[in-house]
Amino acid sequence: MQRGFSRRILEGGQLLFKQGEASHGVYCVSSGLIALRCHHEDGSSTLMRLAYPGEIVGYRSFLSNLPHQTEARALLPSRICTVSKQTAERVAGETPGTLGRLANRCLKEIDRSHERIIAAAKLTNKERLADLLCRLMAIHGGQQGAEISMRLPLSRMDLADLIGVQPETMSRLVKRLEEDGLFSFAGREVRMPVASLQEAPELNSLG
Amino acid sequence: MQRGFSRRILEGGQLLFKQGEASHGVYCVSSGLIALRCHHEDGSSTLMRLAYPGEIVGYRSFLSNLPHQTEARALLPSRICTVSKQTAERVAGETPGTLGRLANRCLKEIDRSHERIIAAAKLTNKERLADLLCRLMAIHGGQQGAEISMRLPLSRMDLADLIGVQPETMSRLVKRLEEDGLFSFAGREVRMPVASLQEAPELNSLG
DNA sequence: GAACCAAGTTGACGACGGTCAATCTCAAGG
DNA sequence: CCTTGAGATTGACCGTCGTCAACTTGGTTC
Repeated sequence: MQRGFSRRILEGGQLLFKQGEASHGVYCVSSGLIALRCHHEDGSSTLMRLAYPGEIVGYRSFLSNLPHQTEARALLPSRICTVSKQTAERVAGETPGTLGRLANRCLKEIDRSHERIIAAAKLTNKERLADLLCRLMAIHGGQQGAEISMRLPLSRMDLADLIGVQPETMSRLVKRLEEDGLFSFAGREVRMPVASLQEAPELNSLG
Repeated sequence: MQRGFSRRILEGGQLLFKQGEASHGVYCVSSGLIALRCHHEDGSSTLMRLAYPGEIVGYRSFLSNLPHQTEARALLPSRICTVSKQTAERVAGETPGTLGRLANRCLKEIDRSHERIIAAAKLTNKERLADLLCRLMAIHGGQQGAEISMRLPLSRMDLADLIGVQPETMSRLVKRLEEDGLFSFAGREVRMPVASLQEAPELNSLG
Protein backbone atom coordinates (compact mmCIF):
# COMPACT_ATOMS: atom_id res chain seq x y z
CA MET A 1 0.00 0.00 0.00
CA GLN A 2 3.00 2.32 0.51
CA ARG A 3 4.51 1.99 -2.89
CA GLY A 4 2.22 3.09 -5.64
CA PHE A 5 2.31 -0.08 -7.66
CA SER A 6 2.71 -3.68 -6.71
CA ARG A 7 2.36 -7.04 -8.37
CA ARG A 8 0.49 -9.91 -6.94
CA ILE A 9 0.24 -13.52 -7.98
CA LEU A 10 -3.03 -15.34 -7.37
CA GLU A 11 -3.62 -19.03 -7.74
CA GLY A 12 -6.91 -20.30 -9.09
CA GLY A 13 -9.56 -19.89 -6.40
CA GLN A 14 -7.76 -17.18 -4.44
CA LEU A 15 -9.52 -13.99 -3.44
CA LEU A 16 -8.48 -10.54 -4.69
CA PHE A 17 -11.01 -8.56 -2.68
CA LYS A 18 -14.18 -9.25 -0.75
CA GLN A 19 -17.69 -7.97 -1.28
CA GLY A 20 -18.44 -5.17 1.17
CA GLU A 21 -14.80 -4.14 1.61
CA ALA A 22 -13.79 -0.52 1.10
CA SER A 23 -11.75 0.30 -1.99
CA HIS A 24 -7.97 0.02 -1.60
CA GLY A 25 -7.24 1.08 -5.15
CA VAL A 26 -7.69 -0.29 -8.63
CA TYR A 27 -6.44 -3.56 -10.01
CA CYS A 28 -5.26 -4.36 -13.49
CA VAL A 29 -5.31 -7.94 -14.72
CA SER A 30 -1.92 -8.77 -16.24
CA SER A 31 -2.61 -12.42 -16.91
CA GLY A 32 -5.12 -15.06 -15.93
CA LEU A 33 -8.81 -14.61 -15.32
CA ILE A 34 -10.73 -12.86 -12.55
CA ALA A 35 -14.39 -13.48 -11.72
CA LEU A 36 -16.51 -10.74 -10.16
CA ARG A 37 -19.29 -12.32 -8.18
CA CYS A 38 -22.15 -10.76 -6.27
CA HIS A 39 -23.37 -12.70 -3.22
CA HIS A 40 -26.99 -12.34 -2.16
CA GLU A 41 -28.62 -12.47 1.22
CA ASP A 42 -30.15 -15.89 0.54
CA GLY A 43 -26.73 -17.45 0.02
CA SER A 44 -26.88 -17.62 -3.76
CA SER A 45 -24.65 -15.60 -6.02
CA THR A 46 -24.49 -14.16 -9.51
CA LEU A 47 -21.38 -14.03 -11.65
CA MET A 48 -21.36 -10.45 -12.89
CA ARG A 49 -18.24 -10.28 -14.99
CA LEU A 50 -15.15 -12.08 -16.21
CA ALA A 51 -12.08 -9.83 -16.32
CA TYR A 52 -9.36 -10.76 -18.79
CA PRO A 53 -5.80 -9.45 -19.14
CA GLY A 54 -5.76 -5.75 -19.89
CA GLU A 55 -9.00 -5.11 -18.04
CA ILE A 56 -9.38 -3.14 -14.86
CA VAL A 57 -11.33 -4.27 -11.82
CA GLY A 58 -12.34 -2.40 -8.70
CA TYR A 59 -12.72 0.96 -10.43
CA ARG A 60 -16.37 1.33 -9.47
CA SER A 61 -15.59 1.37 -5.77
CA PHE A 62 -12.60 3.58 -6.42
CA LEU A 63 -14.62 6.17 -8.33
CA SER A 64 -17.68 6.15 -6.11
CA ASN A 65 -15.95 5.65 -2.78
CA LEU A 66 -18.45 2.96 -1.92
CA PRO A 67 -17.75 -0.59 -0.73
CA HIS A 68 -17.14 -3.27 -3.34
CA GLN A 69 -20.44 -4.71 -4.51
CA THR A 70 -18.76 -7.88 -5.67
CA GLU A 71 -15.99 -10.17 -4.61
CA ALA A 72 -13.11 -10.70 -7.02
CA ARG A 73 -11.63 -14.17 -7.24
CA ALA A 74 -9.11 -15.73 -9.59
CA LEU A 75 -10.49 -18.52 -11.76
CA LEU A 76 -7.07 -19.28 -13.21
CA PRO A 77 -3.57 -18.55 -11.91
CA SER A 78 -3.38 -14.78 -12.38
CA ARG A 79 -0.98 -11.87 -12.16
CA ILE A 80 -2.51 -8.66 -10.87
CA CYS A 81 -1.07 -5.17 -10.88
CA THR A 82 -2.36 -3.21 -7.89
CA VAL A 83 -2.47 0.59 -7.88
CA SER A 84 -2.97 1.89 -4.37
CA LYS A 85 -5.74 4.34 -3.69
CA GLN A 86 -3.51 7.37 -3.03
CA THR A 87 -1.41 6.70 -6.10
CA ALA A 88 -4.47 6.23 -8.26
CA GLU A 89 -5.95 9.48 -6.98
CA ARG A 90 -2.68 11.33 -7.56
CA VAL A 91 -2.29 9.97 -11.10
CA ALA A 92 -5.92 10.76 -11.90
CA GLY A 93 -5.39 14.33 -10.71
CA GLU A 94 -2.04 14.94 -12.41
CA THR A 95 -2.37 13.08 -15.66
CA PRO A 96 -5.11 14.49 -17.86
CA GLY A 97 -6.99 11.84 -19.75
CA THR A 98 -6.73 9.24 -17.03
CA LEU A 99 -10.21 10.05 -15.79
CA GLY A 100 -11.49 9.99 -19.34
CA ARG A 101 -10.01 6.54 -19.90
CA LEU A 102 -11.63 5.32 -16.71
CA ALA A 103 -14.93 6.78 -17.93
CA ASN A 104 -14.46 4.75 -21.09
CA ARG A 105 -14.21 1.61 -18.99
CA CYS A 106 -17.49 2.59 -17.41
CA LEU A 107 -19.11 2.99 -20.80
CA LYS A 108 -17.84 -0.45 -21.78
CA GLU A 109 -19.34 -1.88 -18.62
CA ILE A 110 -22.65 -0.16 -19.38
CA ASP A 111 -22.70 -1.62 -22.88
CA ARG A 112 -21.85 -5.06 -21.53
CA SER A 113 -24.62 -4.83 -18.96
CA HIS A 114 -27.18 -3.63 -21.48
CA GLU A 115 -26.28 -6.46 -23.81
CA ARG A 116 -26.80 -8.88 -20.96
CA ILE A 117 -30.14 -7.36 -19.99
CA ILE A 118 -31.33 -7.61 -23.56
CA ALA A 119 -30.03 -11.15 -23.91
CA ALA A 120 -31.87 -12.15 -20.72
CA ALA A 121 -35.08 -10.68 -22.10
CA LYS A 122 -34.90 -11.92 -25.68
CA LEU A 123 -32.99 -15.19 -25.76
CA THR A 124 -33.74 -18.58 -24.31
CA ASN A 125 -31.38 -20.01 -21.73
CA LYS A 126 -30.07 -22.46 -24.28
CA GLU A 127 -29.24 -19.67 -26.70
CA ARG A 128 -27.55 -17.69 -23.97
CA LEU A 129 -25.43 -20.68 -23.00
CA ALA A 130 -24.46 -21.34 -26.61
CA ASP A 131 -23.54 -17.68 -26.94
CA LEU A 132 -21.45 -17.79 -23.79
CA LEU A 133 -19.65 -20.95 -24.89
CA CYS A 134 -18.84 -19.41 -28.26
CA ARG A 135 -17.31 -16.39 -26.59
CA LEU A 136 -15.30 -18.53 -24.20
CA MET A 137 -14.22 -20.68 -27.11
CA ALA A 138 -12.98 -17.61 -28.97
CA ILE A 139 -10.78 -16.73 -26.02
CA HIS A 140 -9.75 -20.07 -24.52
CA GLY A 141 -10.14 -22.39 -27.49
CA GLY A 142 -7.67 -23.82 -29.94
CA GLN A 143 -8.53 -25.10 -33.37
CA GLN A 144 -7.71 -28.65 -34.46
CA GLY A 145 -8.95 -29.45 -37.93
CA ALA A 146 -12.68 -28.87 -38.16
CA GLU A 147 -13.06 -28.55 -34.40
CA ILE A 148 -12.31 -26.01 -31.72
CA SER A 149 -11.79 -27.21 -28.19
CA MET A 150 -11.04 -25.71 -24.82
CA ARG A 151 -10.80 -26.43 -21.15
CA LEU A 152 -13.60 -24.50 -19.44
CA PRO A 153 -12.31 -22.05 -16.83
CA LEU A 154 -15.69 -22.32 -15.08
CA SER A 155 -17.46 -24.98 -13.08
CA ARG A 156 -21.04 -25.92 -13.94
CA MET A 157 -22.22 -23.89 -10.99
CA ASP A 158 -20.32 -20.86 -12.26
CA LEU A 159 -21.90 -21.32 -15.67
CA ALA A 160 -25.29 -21.56 -13.99
CA ASP A 161 -24.63 -18.38 -12.00
CA LEU A 162 -23.60 -16.62 -15.18
CA ILE A 163 -26.69 -17.63 -17.17
CA GLY A 164 -29.00 -17.23 -14.20
CA VAL A 165 -30.31 -20.79 -13.83
CA GLN A 166 -30.01 -23.59 -11.30
CA PRO A 167 -27.22 -26.18 -11.59
CA GLU A 168 -29.75 -28.88 -12.51
CA THR A 169 -30.98 -26.78 -15.39
CA MET A 170 -27.40 -26.19 -16.50
CA SER A 171 -26.91 -29.93 -16.75
CA ARG A 172 -29.99 -30.18 -18.92
CA LEU A 173 -28.94 -27.28 -21.13
CA VAL A 174 -25.57 -28.93 -21.66
CA LYS A 175 -27.28 -32.17 -22.57
CA ARG A 176 -29.59 -30.40 -25.02
CA LEU A 177 -26.71 -28.59 -26.71
CA GLU A 178 -24.98 -31.93 -27.08
CA GLU A 179 -28.11 -33.51 -28.56
CA ASP A 180 -28.29 -30.64 -31.05
CA GLY A 181 -24.74 -31.49 -32.09
CA LEU A 182 -23.53 -27.95 -31.42
CA PHE A 183 -21.04 -28.93 -28.72
CA SER A 184 -19.69 -32.02 -27.04
CA PHE A 185 -18.68 -32.11 -23.41
CA ALA A 186 -16.43 -34.26 -21.26
CA GLY A 187 -16.18 -32.70 -17.85
CA ARG A 188 -14.63 -29.32 -18.43
CA GLU A 189 -13.37 -30.22 -21.88
CA VAL A 190 -15.59 -28.78 -24.58
CA ARG A 191 -15.40 -29.37 -28.30
CA MET A 192 -17.27 -27.50 -31.00
CA PRO A 193 -17.44 -28.16 -34.74
CA VAL A 194 -16.49 -24.96 -36.56
CA ALA A 195 -19.79 -25.32 -38.41
CA SER A 196 -21.57 -24.49 -35.14
CA LEU A 197 -20.52 -20.87 -35.53
CA GLN A 198 -22.89 -20.57 -38.48
CA GLU A 199 -25.59 -22.71 -36.89
CA ALA A 200 -26.45 -20.12 -34.28
CA PRO A 201 -27.49 -17.02 -36.20
CA GLU A 202 -27.93 -14.57 -33.31
CA LEU A 203 -24.53 -15.33 -31.93
CA ASN A 204 -22.53 -13.57 -34.61
CA SER A 205 -23.86 -10.15 -33.84
CA LEU A 206 -23.02 -10.59 -30.19
CA GLY A 207 -19.39 -11.50 -30.69
CA MET B 1 -28.03 23.77 -32.41
CA GLN B 2 -26.34 27.20 -32.68
CA ARG B 3 -27.11 28.45 -29.22
CA GLY B 4 -25.66 26.28 -26.54
CA PHE B 5 -28.81 25.57 -24.62
CA SER B 6 -32.39 25.23 -25.72
CA ARG B 7 -35.63 24.08 -24.24
CA ARG B 8 -37.97 21.73 -25.90
CA ILE B 9 -41.48 20.64 -25.06
CA LEU B 10 -42.50 17.09 -25.88
CA GLU B 11 -45.99 15.68 -25.72
CA GLY B 12 -46.55 12.12 -24.59
CA GLY B 13 -45.46 9.79 -27.38
CA GLN B 14 -43.14 12.26 -29.11
CA LEU B 15 -39.60 11.29 -30.02
CA LEU B 16 -36.52 12.98 -28.55
CA PHE B 17 -33.95 11.05 -30.56
CA LYS B 18 -33.85 7.92 -32.65
CA GLN B 19 -31.86 4.74 -32.20
CA GLY B 20 -28.85 4.76 -34.55
CA GLU B 21 -28.63 8.54 -34.77
CA ALA B 22 -25.36 10.30 -34.02
CA SER B 23 -25.15 12.28 -30.81
CA HIS B 24 -26.21 15.92 -31.05
CA GLY B 25 -25.50 16.67 -27.43
CA VAL B 26 -26.88 15.75 -24.04
CA TYR B 27 -30.41 16.18 -22.76
CA CYS B 28 -31.58 16.98 -19.29
CA VAL B 29 -35.11 16.07 -18.25
CA SER B 30 -36.73 19.12 -16.62
CA SER B 31 -40.16 17.61 -16.16
CA GLY B 32 -42.15 14.66 -17.41
CA LEU B 33 -40.86 11.19 -18.16
CA ILE B 34 -38.63 9.85 -20.92
CA ALA B 35 -38.39 6.19 -21.94
CA LEU B 36 -35.18 4.81 -23.44
CA ARG B 37 -36.04 1.86 -25.62
CA CYS B 38 -33.81 -0.47 -27.59
CA HIS B 39 -35.30 -1.92 -30.78
CA HIS B 40 -34.11 -5.29 -31.98
CA GLU B 41 -33.74 -6.73 -35.43
CA ASP B 42 -36.75 -8.99 -34.98
CA GLY B 43 -39.06 -6.03 -34.41
CA SER B 44 -39.35 -6.43 -30.67
CA SER B 45 -37.97 -3.94 -28.20
CA THR B 46 -36.74 -3.66 -24.63
CA LEU B 47 -37.40 -0.73 -22.35
CA MET B 48 -33.97 -0.01 -20.93
CA ARG B 49 -34.57 2.96 -18.68
CA LEU B 50 -37.05 5.50 -17.42
CA ALA B 51 -35.54 8.97 -17.05
CA TYR B 52 -37.16 11.30 -14.51
CA PRO B 53 -36.67 15.05 -13.94
CA GLY B 54 -33.09 15.85 -13.01
CA GLU B 55 -31.70 12.92 -14.94
CA ILE B 56 -29.55 13.16 -18.04
CA VAL B 57 -30.09 11.17 -21.22
CA GLY B 58 -27.91 10.76 -24.28
CA TYR B 59 -24.64 11.02 -22.37
CA ARG B 60 -23.44 7.61 -23.48
CA SER B 61 -23.40 8.57 -27.13
CA PHE B 62 -21.93 11.94 -26.24
CA LEU B 63 -19.04 10.42 -24.29
CA SER B 64 -18.29 7.55 -26.63
CA ASN B 65 -19.02 9.32 -29.91
CA LEU B 66 -21.06 6.34 -31.01
CA PRO B 67 -24.63 6.32 -32.35
CA HIS B 68 -27.48 6.17 -29.87
CA GLN B 69 -28.21 2.58 -28.93
CA THR B 70 -31.72 3.46 -27.88
CA GLU B 71 -34.50 5.74 -28.92
CA ALA B 72 -35.76 8.30 -26.43
CA ARG B 73 -39.49 8.99 -26.33
CA ALA B 74 -41.65 10.98 -23.96
CA LEU B 75 -44.15 8.90 -22.01
CA LEU B 76 -45.70 11.98 -20.43
CA PRO B 77 -45.70 15.63 -21.55
CA SER B 78 -42.10 16.61 -20.86
CA ARG B 79 -39.79 19.58 -20.82
CA ILE B 80 -36.26 18.87 -22.02
CA CYS B 81 -33.17 21.02 -21.78
CA THR B 82 -30.87 20.35 -24.70
CA VAL B 83 -27.15 21.07 -24.53
CA SER B 84 -25.63 21.04 -28.00
CA LYS B 85 -22.60 18.92 -28.66
CA GLN B 86 -20.12 21.79 -29.08
CA THR B 87 -21.35 23.52 -25.96
CA ALA B 88 -21.22 20.33 -23.95
CA GLU B 89 -17.69 19.65 -25.14
CA ARG B 90 -16.63 23.21 -24.32
CA VAL B 91 -18.17 23.09 -20.85
CA ALA B 92 -16.62 19.70 -20.16
CA GLY B 93 -13.23 21.05 -21.16
CA GLU B 94 -13.42 24.34 -19.30
CA THR B 95 -15.27 23.46 -16.14
CA PRO B 96 -13.39 20.96 -14.03
CA GLY B 97 -15.64 18.48 -12.33
CA THR B 98 -18.13 18.31 -15.15
CA LEU B 99 -16.55 15.15 -16.48
CA GLY B 100 -16.49 13.71 -12.99
CA ARG B 101 -20.19 14.37 -12.54
CA LEU B 102 -20.89 12.70 -15.85
CA ALA B 103 -18.81 9.73 -14.70
CA ASN B 104 -21.02 9.58 -11.63
CA ARG B 105 -24.05 9.26 -13.87
CA CYS B 106 -22.30 6.36 -15.54
CA LEU B 107 -21.71 4.67 -12.20
CA LYS B 108 -25.39 5.11 -11.36
CA GLU B 109 -26.30 3.51 -14.64
CA ILE B 110 -23.94 0.62 -13.94
CA ASP B 111 -25.49 0.06 -10.53
CA ARG B 112 -28.99 0.22 -12.02
CA SER B 113 -28.03 -2.28 -14.71
CA HIS B 114 -26.42 -4.66 -12.25
CA GLU B 115 -29.48 -4.54 -10.03
CA ARG B 116 -31.59 -5.40 -13.01
CA ILE B 117 -29.34 -8.27 -14.07
CA ILE B 118 -29.50 -9.70 -10.56
CA ALA B 119 -33.25 -9.22 -10.37
CA ALA B 120 -33.67 -11.03 -13.67
CA ALA B 121 -31.59 -13.91 -12.38
CA LYS B 122 -33.01 -14.24 -8.87
CA LEU B 123 -36.64 -13.10 -8.91
CA THR B 124 -39.70 -14.49 -10.60
CA ASN B 125 -41.51 -12.34 -13.13
CA LYS B 126 -44.31 -11.75 -10.66
CA GLU B 127 -41.87 -10.50 -8.04
CA ARG B 128 -40.19 -8.24 -10.57
CA LEU B 129 -43.52 -6.78 -11.60
CA ALA B 130 -44.54 -6.19 -7.99
CA ASP B 131 -41.18 -4.53 -7.41
CA LEU B 132 -41.60 -2.32 -10.46
CA LEU B 133 -45.11 -1.30 -9.46
CA CYS B 134 -43.95 -0.38 -5.97
CA ARG B 135 -41.25 1.85 -7.38
CA LEU B 136 -43.65 3.50 -9.81
CA MET B 137 -46.13 3.91 -6.98
CA ALA B 138 -43.50 5.67 -4.89
CA ILE B 139 -42.98 8.19 -7.69
CA HIS B 140 -46.38 8.58 -9.31
CA GLY B 141 -48.70 7.51 -6.51
CA GLY B 142 -50.74 9.47 -4.01
CA GLN B 143 -51.95 8.14 -0.69
CA GLN B 144 -55.63 8.13 0.23
CA GLY B 145 -56.32 6.56 3.58
CA ALA B 146 -54.95 3.03 3.66
CA GLU B 147 -54.37 2.94 -0.08
CA ILE B 148 -51.94 4.37 -2.58
CA SER B 149 -53.08 4.84 -6.14
CA MET B 150 -51.61 6.08 -9.39
CA ARG B 151 -52.19 6.38 -13.05
CA LEU B 152 -49.65 4.17 -14.80
CA PRO B 153 -47.41 6.10 -17.20
CA LEU B 154 -46.86 2.84 -19.12
CA SER B 155 -48.97 0.65 -21.36
CA ARG B 156 -49.15 -3.09 -20.72
CA MET B 157 -46.79 -3.62 -23.60
CA ASP B 158 -44.31 -1.19 -22.07
CA LEU B 159 -44.57 -3.03 -18.78
CA ALA B 160 -43.98 -6.30 -20.63
CA ASP B 161 -40.93 -4.86 -22.40
CA LEU B 162 -39.58 -3.66 -19.07
CA ILE B 163 -40.00 -7.01 -17.32
CA GLY B 164 -38.97 -8.99 -20.36
CA VAL B 165 -42.12 -11.01 -21.00
CA GLN B 166 -44.82 -11.18 -23.67
CA PRO B 167 -47.96 -9.04 -23.40
CA GLU B 168 -50.08 -12.13 -22.77
CA THR B 169 -47.92 -13.03 -19.80
CA MET B 170 -48.17 -9.48 -18.51
CA SER B 171 -51.96 -9.83 -18.47
CA ARG B 172 -51.64 -13.00 -16.44
CA LEU B 173 -49.14 -11.49 -14.03
CA VAL B 174 -51.50 -8.58 -13.44
CA LYS B 175 -54.33 -10.98 -12.79
CA ARG B 176 -52.24 -13.01 -10.36
CA LEU B 177 -51.16 -9.93 -8.43
CA GLU B 178 -54.80 -8.97 -8.18
CA GLU B 179 -55.74 -12.44 -6.92
CA ASP B 180 -53.01 -12.16 -4.31
CA GLY B 181 -54.64 -8.94 -3.13
CA LEU B 182 -51.41 -6.98 -3.55
CA PHE B 183 -52.77 -4.60 -6.17
CA SER B 184 -56.00 -3.84 -7.94
CA PHE B 185 -56.15 -2.67 -11.52
CA ALA B 186 -58.64 -0.81 -13.68
CA GLY B 187 -57.01 -0.02 -16.99
CA ARG B 188 -54.07 2.20 -16.13
CA GLU B 189 -55.39 3.03 -12.68
CA VAL B 190 -53.62 1.00 -10.01
CA ARG B 191 -54.41 0.84 -6.32
CA MET B 192 -52.32 -0.74 -3.62
CA PRO B 193 -53.07 -1.26 0.06
CA VAL B 194 -50.23 0.24 2.12
CA ALA B 195 -49.97 -3.16 3.76
CA SER B 196 -48.61 -4.53 0.48
CA LEU B 197 -45.35 -2.74 1.09
CA GLN B 198 -44.65 -5.15 3.93
CA GLU B 199 -46.09 -8.16 2.14
CA ALA B 200 -43.26 -8.29 -0.38
CA PRO B 201 -40.10 -8.80 1.65
CA GLU B 202 -37.49 -8.52 -1.13
CA LEU B 203 -38.89 -5.24 -2.35
CA ASN B 204 -37.72 -3.13 0.52
CA SER B 205 -34.04 -3.66 -0.12
CA LEU B 206 -34.51 -2.71 -3.74
CA GLY B 207 -36.19 0.61 -3.10
C1' DG C 1 -74.45 4.84 -35.25
C1' DA C 2 -71.36 1.79 -38.04
C1' DA C 3 -66.91 0.60 -39.15
C1' DC C 4 -62.53 0.22 -37.86
C1' DC C 5 -58.13 -0.53 -35.47
C1' DA C 6 -55.04 -1.03 -31.74
C1' DA C 7 -54.64 -2.56 -27.11
C1' DG C 8 -55.73 -5.79 -23.97
C1' DT C 9 -57.56 -10.28 -22.42
C1' DT C 10 -58.58 -15.24 -22.29
C1' DG C 11 -58.11 -20.18 -23.41
C1' DA C 12 -55.53 -24.20 -24.94
C1' DC C 13 -51.32 -26.45 -25.56
C1' DG C 14 -46.56 -27.65 -25.38
C1' DA C 15 -41.92 -26.66 -23.77
C1' DC C 16 -39.09 -25.19 -20.24
C1' DG C 17 -37.27 -24.33 -15.50
C1' DG C 18 -37.38 -24.76 -10.24
C1' DT C 19 -37.49 -28.07 -6.71
C1' DC C 20 -36.73 -32.21 -4.19
C1' DA C 21 -34.66 -36.51 -3.92
C1' DA C 22 -31.74 -40.12 -5.52
C1' DT C 23 -27.70 -41.42 -7.82
C1' DC C 24 -23.17 -41.03 -9.90
C1' DT C 25 -18.28 -39.54 -10.28
C1' DC C 26 -14.02 -38.50 -8.88
C1' DA C 27 -10.38 -37.14 -6.16
C1' DA C 28 -8.41 -36.63 -1.39
C1' DG C 29 -7.61 -38.65 2.96
C1' DG C 30 -7.60 -42.26 6.42
C1' DC D 1 -8.82 -50.68 0.40
C1' DC D 2 -12.66 -48.05 2.14
C1' DT D 3 -14.66 -43.67 3.41
C1' DT D 4 -15.87 -39.18 2.71
C1' DG D 5 -17.65 -35.12 0.50
C1' DA D 6 -18.29 -31.90 -3.17
C1' DG D 7 -19.56 -31.48 -7.84
C1' DA D 8 -22.44 -33.12 -11.32
C1' DT D 9 -26.26 -35.69 -13.26
C1' DT D 10 -30.90 -37.79 -13.65
C1' DG D 11 -35.87 -38.52 -12.80
C1' DA D 12 -40.42 -36.97 -11.34
C1' DC D 13 -43.58 -33.36 -10.55
C1' DC D 14 -45.62 -28.98 -10.99
C1' DG D 15 -45.93 -24.15 -11.99
C1' DT D 16 -44.87 -20.80 -15.38
C1' DC D 17 -44.09 -18.87 -19.96
C1' DG D 18 -44.28 -18.56 -25.16
C1' DT D 19 -47.26 -19.22 -28.90
C1' DC D 20 -51.35 -19.25 -31.62
C1' DA D 21 -55.95 -18.09 -32.01
C1' DA D 22 -60.21 -16.10 -30.67
C1' DC D 23 -62.41 -12.59 -28.39
C1' DT D 24 -63.34 -8.15 -25.86
C1' DT D 25 -62.65 -3.35 -25.02
C1' DG D 26 -62.15 1.43 -26.04
C1' DG D 27 -61.44 5.17 -28.81
C1' DT D 28 -61.38 7.30 -33.55
C1' DT D 29 -63.07 8.14 -38.08
C1' DC D 30 -66.42 8.40 -41.57
